Amino acid sequence: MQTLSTEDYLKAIYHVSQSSSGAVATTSIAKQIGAKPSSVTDMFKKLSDQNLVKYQKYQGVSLTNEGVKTALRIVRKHRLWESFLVSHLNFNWDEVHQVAEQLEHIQSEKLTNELERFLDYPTHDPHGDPIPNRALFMKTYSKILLTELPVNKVGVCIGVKDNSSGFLRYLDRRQIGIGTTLQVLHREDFDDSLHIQAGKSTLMITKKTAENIYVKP
Amino acid sequence: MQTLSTEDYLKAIYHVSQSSSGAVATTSIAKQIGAKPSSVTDMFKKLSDQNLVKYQKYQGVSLTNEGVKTALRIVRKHRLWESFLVSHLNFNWDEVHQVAEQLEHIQSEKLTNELERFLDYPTHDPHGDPIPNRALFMKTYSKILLTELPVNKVGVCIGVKDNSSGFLRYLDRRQIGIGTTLQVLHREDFDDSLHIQAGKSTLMITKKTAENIYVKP
DNA sequence: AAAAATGTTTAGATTAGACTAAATTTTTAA
DNA sequence: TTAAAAATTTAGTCTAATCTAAACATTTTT
Repeated sequence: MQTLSTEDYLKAIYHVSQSSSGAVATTSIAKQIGAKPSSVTDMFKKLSDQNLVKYQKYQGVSLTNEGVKTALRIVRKHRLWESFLVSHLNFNWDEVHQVAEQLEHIQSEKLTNELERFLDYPTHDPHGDPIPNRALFMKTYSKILLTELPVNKVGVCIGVKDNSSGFLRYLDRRQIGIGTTLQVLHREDFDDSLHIQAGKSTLMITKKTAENIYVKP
Repeated sequence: MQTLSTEDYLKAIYHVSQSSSGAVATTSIAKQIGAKPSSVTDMFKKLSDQNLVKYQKYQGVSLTNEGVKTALRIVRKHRLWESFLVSHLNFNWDEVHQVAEQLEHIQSEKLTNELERFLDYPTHDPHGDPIPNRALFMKTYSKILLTELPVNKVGVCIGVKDNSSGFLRYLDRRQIGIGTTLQVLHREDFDDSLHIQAGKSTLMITKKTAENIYVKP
């Protein structure tokens, strides 16, 4: 059984290891968690003692099988709770993260599984991220960034890379969300901005925006 | 903003002060929390520094107005979550406590209020205890113990005094729950056992059982 | 009203988790 | 390939929450 803090570290290690290859560095976790590198080193040792990570001095950590499982159990809870908050409690997709960060630590298998049933076994959360099922398996379908979508091809928005409130609220204002049909009408060579069709409206977005939106072609 | 532990203490002090008059003794909280009296003394000092309790050495504590409010906010969350677990997640009334003990610490006003709305503003939890509303006000209607119900008078079960799993499961087996109509058919002088009508069936219960069931005449 | 029992507090130790400052190792750049 | 920069670890400190053992206060009993 884990403490709040070890769970946070495992989740952070999991996320960082997903978005980069090789061992996970001390500083990257320090940034993610908001702690000093020295604190991270301490925790790496503790996690290593529990066989949740493999740790070599100065070389960073990688999750063991047990570590991955523990991380996925937390990710599962986090994403189920986010789904619940949006679908039944009138939360917006930019408001759920903070609360789900707390709810993900609740320990009760029955609660998690019943919540999943209540939500009718959702496969993705409100940001388009896949939800691990009871066996901790999740379908990650192939997705590309909007910047990589060929001009005039149609795609569907299935997620975002940047999950910050600011970005999510910006997308809301532009009426772009999960499931919105997107089509690149024209790519401006000068500044890489895009003219796109989003649902029924036409609008212009910057390169920076486009490279934070995932689409399924 | 409180820590997990201070919240637990405030809730314990609230509950003990409800079921007895005068200041709350160190040992009673130690028992409730499952800590040593010396730890309780330490915490009393901390809570006193925060003006959540009035504390006098050797004389126990009593909650300040601010302390009562904080305690009621936790009670509110606890009972709302218990209601949710029973009404939507297939929990039995004897299974909810443990999980609600964790959920009651989640900090989000919006979450609490939306949960209340989702449940359609319940006034009582699955054990018959009143749920404080947004203004922390709750209706505590007059209730008596089943032992005090006059023979042949009809009452409705509205709660229990003993909330242990054992007792709740026993009542389930006897098909007694919140809302069950109860009537004392005969009181046995010899051992104070009661012959009662519970819903559609007749059964015999001991004095000990009867004095843990609340009824509204 | 004194003695005994019970309840409460103090003093000092422990653990998890975090920190700062200094030392060490690895990586990068000249 | 050495010097400088960056990353990482170590050593020592701090705080919250707990504990044990001993001291002290209150209550109960004789």
